[in-house]
Parts: sequence; C-alpha cells; structure tokens
Amino acid sequence: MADDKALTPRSEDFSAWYNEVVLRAELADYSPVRGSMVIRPWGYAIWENMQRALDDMFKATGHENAYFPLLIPMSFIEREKEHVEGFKPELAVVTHAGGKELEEHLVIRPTSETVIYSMYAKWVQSYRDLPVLMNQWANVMRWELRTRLFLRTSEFLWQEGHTAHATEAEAEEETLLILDIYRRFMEEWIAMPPVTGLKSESERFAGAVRTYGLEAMMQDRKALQAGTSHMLGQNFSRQFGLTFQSEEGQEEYAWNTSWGVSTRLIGGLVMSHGDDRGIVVPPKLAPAQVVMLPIFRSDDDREAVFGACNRVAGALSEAGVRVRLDDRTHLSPGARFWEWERKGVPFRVEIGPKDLEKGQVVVARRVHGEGEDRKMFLPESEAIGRMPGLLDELQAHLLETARTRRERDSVRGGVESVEALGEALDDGAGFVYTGWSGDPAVEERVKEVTKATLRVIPSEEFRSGSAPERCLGGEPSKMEVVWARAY
RNA sequence: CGGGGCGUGGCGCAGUCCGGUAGCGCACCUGCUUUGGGAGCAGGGGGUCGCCAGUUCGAAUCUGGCCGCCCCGACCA
Repeated sequence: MADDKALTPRSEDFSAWYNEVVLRAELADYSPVRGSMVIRPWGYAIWENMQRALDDMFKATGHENAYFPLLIPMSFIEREKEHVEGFKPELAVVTHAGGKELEEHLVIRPTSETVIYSMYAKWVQSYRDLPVLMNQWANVMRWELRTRLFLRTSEFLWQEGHTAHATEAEAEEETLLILDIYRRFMEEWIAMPPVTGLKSESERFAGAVRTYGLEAMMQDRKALQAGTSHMLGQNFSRQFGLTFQSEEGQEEYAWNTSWGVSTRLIGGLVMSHGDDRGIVVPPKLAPAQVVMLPIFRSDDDREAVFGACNRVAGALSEAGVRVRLDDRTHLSPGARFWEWERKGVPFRVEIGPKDLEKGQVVVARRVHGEGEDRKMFLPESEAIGRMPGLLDELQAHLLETARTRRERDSVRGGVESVEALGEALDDGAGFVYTGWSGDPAVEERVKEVTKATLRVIPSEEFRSGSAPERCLGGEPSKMEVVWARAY
C-alpha cells in the first residue's frame, strides 16, 4: 500500500489483511519461538470476556472447573490406538529433565482425555459418583508446520470439558447440550452464527465415536471450525479402567464426552466482523464498549472538557456500560479516532469546546448502515440514556449481517457432481449443500479436485427444504452435507 | 517435508554486483507551536549490518560453513 497507515483491503488480499489487522489492533504478536504467539492485553481482554460468558454457561449446567497437569506420560497417549495415531505427528515431547534423559518421556498435552480419564477411574466407584462433569481452562500444544495467529499456532489456549456418564443416552445428551451451548455462545456473544452438525468419519476426533462440530463462514467465504463436541463412547474408559458398579450391581464402563473451543474464536471474530479500517468487536465482548475522547484547543478548554468527559463516563458506567477515557494529549484527535476504530471499539463519545457551547456530545459509531451518519450529535443526557440500547442494536445488527452473508454465500441444491461443486466454489460459493452417499471415496475425490472438505452433516434446522436425491458421484443420496474450503 | 524469498537502529527499506569511517522514511526523546478524521518546525538518542571462520592494509559488501524467519504446496482446535 502506498499509504502504510491503511490496511491492505480485504478485497485485495484477505490473508494479508488478517495478519495486519491482528498485529495493528494489538491483539497479538509473534513470539521468539516459531508457531507460538503472544496475546496482548487488548486480545486477552476479549478472551477473558469469552471465558467469563462460557464459564457461566458451563456452571449453569452443572459443570465444575478443575486443573490437570501439562505433562502426560507417553504410555498414556499410546493407550488408545486411534488417539495416538491421530496425535503422534503433532506431539511435543520432553525427553530430558534434571540433566538426564527421562526413563519415560513426557508429552506436552495436545488434549487431556488420557490423564483425565485415568483420574476419573480412580475417583469413580459407583453409579452414585456419576455423572462427573468437569471443565478445565488450559494451554495445549500441537506441533504445527504452518501457523497463523489465533487460527493455528502450536500452543493455544482453550477449555476442554470432560464428562463421564452411566449410560450412552446420557452421554449423547451431554454432547448435544454442549453443542447447543457453543452455538448460543457464538450467536449471542460473538455474533458469529455457525452451522452445526455431525462430522464425517474422516473428520472425527481421534478416539471419538462421534464428533459434532460448529462451522462458521468467514468474510472470504471459507469455513472455520469454531468448536467441537465429542461423544467418546467407552473407548477411553475401557483403556483406563473407568468402571462403576451399576444400580443392579454390575460392573460397567462409563460413557465419556469431551468438548472444546479455543482462542481460535478470536480469529473467527476478526474474520466475521472486521472491515478495511480494522476489527469490530461485538459490544458484549468488547473490553471497552465506549471510548471517551476529549478534544480541546487551549488549557482553558481542557479543564471543562475533561470535566464533562469524566461526568459522562461516570454516568455510562453507572448504566452498566464499559467505558474507557482516552486522556492522551500528545496525539491529535484524528490519530486517536483511527486507533480505536482499528481496535474495534463499538462507540466513541467525543467532547470538545464546541459541544460544551451547544450542550451536546458527539456519538460516533464504529459500524453504521447505508445512509446512516457516522456521527450523532446528542444532548449529554440523551447520549447516556440511549447508549445501552445502541450497544444492543449493534450486537443484533452484527449477528443479522453475518447470518445474511452466510445464507447469501451458501448454495443449496443443483450441485450434483464433483466438477459442479468445484465450479460453484470458484464462482464464490462458501457453503455448498449437496447429497452424499456416505462413501469416503467421494470426500477424497472432492478434496483432490476442489480443495474443499466435508465440513458437516447439518443438524435438522440447517438442512435445505427438500432433501437432495443424488450424491456427487451419481449414486443415491443418503444425507445432505455441507462442503467448503476451510481454515 | 518439497519449492521460492529474506536476514542492516523498534518497524519498513536502500547500500552488497564494483571492499574504503552505515544511510533514508516511520516510530521514539526534548522544546515550542498545535489539537473537531492519521499535526508542524527545530534539536536529539539509538545499529557488534543473523552467527562463526577465512581472504584483505581495510569486509554490511568477497569466500566457506552454520542458524533463523517469511511466503507457496501435503496433515490439523
């Protein structure tokens, strides 16, 4: 870009835009170790808001937090066959400690099923000890060759829930409950409406019986797997001796579930709502929902302007709005406008000498509709009174916009061959709904020809009005599926 | 792991071909003037030129080795 103050426009190079906006909104930065990142205060505050909301939802449904260790004995990972095969290529292993090679190498957790279920085995004796409903907030490590800030780094932060149940039906119910919590969280908080459903065999979590996923469509129409919820069956309980005595006195294996979302959600937030000026943080997650921006010419103005700013900030805070006062005087107003827009703060309240004269304040919106003015000139009390409503409206607007975009860029029906799928994707389709026979060979061929993967077998409410008759290979369709190129 | 590119103040780069006291823009610091959409002027600080060895009176520049990073293709929350 000739003007290095501006971001590369999304239309020119989405991927360059993403990298720039993450760095320049001060969400994160590269660290000295390839593939790991530093999450900066602005980014971490968004994560903390996400954590709080999700944590409340987990607690409200009876889950408790705990913490399990970072290091896992290699032999644990190796216990479940599919699990080890899935994770082996991504493991980071501690081989030396205390100046000596360790007798048993330790894996830095890529996920914690193995340790957690080995502990559950110790704690659970009877059906009366079930269900066990735990969650942990932790970092995990999966060695990656190609990394991108938030979307794919070797180390990332997440939550992983792990539960144990007496019956298959209860475990299945738990898996779907969490899927619904994730879905509500993504819609209501991130304003990022996913398509939910079942993953195909090839995309299933290593060691699970079934994996459910949530797929969100980014502005470049690519799919982002935003969360997963796994029904683990008795695979892990058999390997770790997680048994209980049933009401009838029988020894039985418990049924497990595990589920997680990660800091990848921040990448999803950025790619869902960002524009060429920067990111847009949905009000419910914004570290600051309103920035107060004093503007003044002389020292005389200064006191009066700051007085008014503090007064308005106090009143907004009283009204439950998260406010931040930008009292930096060495930057011009323009410079400060751009900075907060880049960081995605929903509203700015500007107060200068002219406003004091007129008894008004300026409310500038980060996002405004066609024909809507960026700035509103309102009496102080009205600005304060209307702010909570404006925040709610923006939250709703972001969700609506994202949902409309998702459906606009989805193709339902009419695609009945692998070639047609490729053309649809090249023509700008994001999610393409087609029939599928259940044959993995079709997935392979689609991937080879179009680079798209089977994202999800959609839950009922996301399915098309009429079920497709043919699979892409021509054979009769057994189910509808969603294809997309994915992150 | 395969292909391509790059390592020079915090960031972006020039200088390397053709060896001769390290430079530009932005950022930073100080002062004054400024402040309603990325302020101006003046002064100033900061770099073992990725690392190691070699050639040379002299190396950012030439030679050899090593290391690291970024981008593009196969696996993944």
